[in-house]
Amino acid sequence: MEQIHDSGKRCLSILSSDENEELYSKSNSLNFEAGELIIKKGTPVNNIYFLKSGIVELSLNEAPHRQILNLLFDGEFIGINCVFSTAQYRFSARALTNCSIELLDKETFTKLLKANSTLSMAFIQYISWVNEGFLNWQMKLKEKNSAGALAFLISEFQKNFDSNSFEIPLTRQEMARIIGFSKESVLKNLADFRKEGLIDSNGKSITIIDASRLEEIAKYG
Amino acid sequence: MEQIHDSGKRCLSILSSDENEELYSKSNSLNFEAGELIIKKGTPVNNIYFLKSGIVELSLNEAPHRQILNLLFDGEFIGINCVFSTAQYRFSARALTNCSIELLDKETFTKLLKANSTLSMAFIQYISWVNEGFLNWQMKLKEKNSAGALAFLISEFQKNFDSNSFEIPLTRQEMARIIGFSKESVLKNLADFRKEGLIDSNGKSITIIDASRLEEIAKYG
DNA sequence: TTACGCAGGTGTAAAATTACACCCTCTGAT
DNA sequence: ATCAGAGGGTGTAATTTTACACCTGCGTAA
Repeated sequence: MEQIHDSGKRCLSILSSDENEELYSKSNSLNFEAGELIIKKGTPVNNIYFLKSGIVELSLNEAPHRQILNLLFDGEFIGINCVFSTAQYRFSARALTNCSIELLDKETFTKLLKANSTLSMAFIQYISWVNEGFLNWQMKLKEKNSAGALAFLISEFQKNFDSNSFEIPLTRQEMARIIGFSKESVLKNLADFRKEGLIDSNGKSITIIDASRLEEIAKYG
Repeated sequence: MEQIHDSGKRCLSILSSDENEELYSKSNSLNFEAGELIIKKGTPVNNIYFLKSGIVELSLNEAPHRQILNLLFDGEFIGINCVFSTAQYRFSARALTNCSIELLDKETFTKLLKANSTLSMAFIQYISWVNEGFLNWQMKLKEKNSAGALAFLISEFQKNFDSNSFEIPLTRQEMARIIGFSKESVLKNLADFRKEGLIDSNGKSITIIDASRLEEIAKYG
């Protein structure tokens, strides 16, 4: 009951082998290349997208001033709030890196949810957890200035890479749209971070040099 | 399946009379006065708060620079994301007006969720819908300037009052914390709205004079 | 090869927002 | 009756952020 979710994977791991077979017999594996559109806003919700690997961006509009809602990493369901609350997806999902996705059949998954109360409870826990996390992420971004928000974004990426050197698969413009500041603010803050020896960056590659000072800026200011 | 929720009330209306009796035999009715703390951050999650009447504010911290997450109106569950994903509430809830709350027993509600798949599906739909709505609200606020965000907030209140004259149970400071701008920005924009004949305001009372122009500002700028 | 577009990058001016200082009024406590 | 505190309100200065202008390098399509 009080179990903490680490991702949507746990929901699928609950299924018995029979249930698993039923679900997967009607599902498809899809691969998307970096930059490809996975879900277009307005698409009817007939399937459930499970992100097996890669990074996905959710945005309210496709172009040109799209506001980026959220980033999803592997093990998550994509746009799960829309699946059971609206007939159409209310945002677009785009692959930031190459992505491997399992396209589950919504009807079959719904049938399993109704039949298996362990699954439905795990699923309730999962969507509660994922939304709580999203809410926290948004609030943390909201209370920061541009430098703090950028440092926070970089720190969040570091957590998913487990190394001080990694590639952020976002343009400066996209980073700006995630943190809610202008492209120039992102560039100027990155330049400041470099000058102050907090990071080294070259295009999309980034190396964190002084993680503790970066964390400090991410916390506020 | 594709049914659109109007609030959390629908979940409770699904229960059979036996189930209803079981749930309510272990629940308590509570009344809070305007300003009272309903849930303190860190409180263990043993109950489910259902808001029968009134307006509630959720915030990350109590004092002094608390960031206000969201407003809840009657018919909603309070802090429902925390109930099934964490052991403690991760924010505080405060009554903005006098509130009437039904305090449901979490164990009993969980038992009913497991036993009644119609309820569990309705509940999944409900939390999806409420989170989707919250996400939309946040995104709309995020893309606006201070005037647009304030106009948007006022318009949202109007929807819940169904009249052009109503009371907003928030101080200017609280309005500022909801829309993410300073107290002075709120005051200056209110003064501008008055000067331009969009609204009339006196303390917490507000009368909307030119609803269409206010909506226009709320949409952007 | 050229030329175009895209992304990174930077300086400066303009605009928006915040911070500060201070005013008034009301209300509740001493 | 008076005093303190909270909330509404406004002007001005400081700060932050955006907008604009422009430069660079790189890849790629003609």
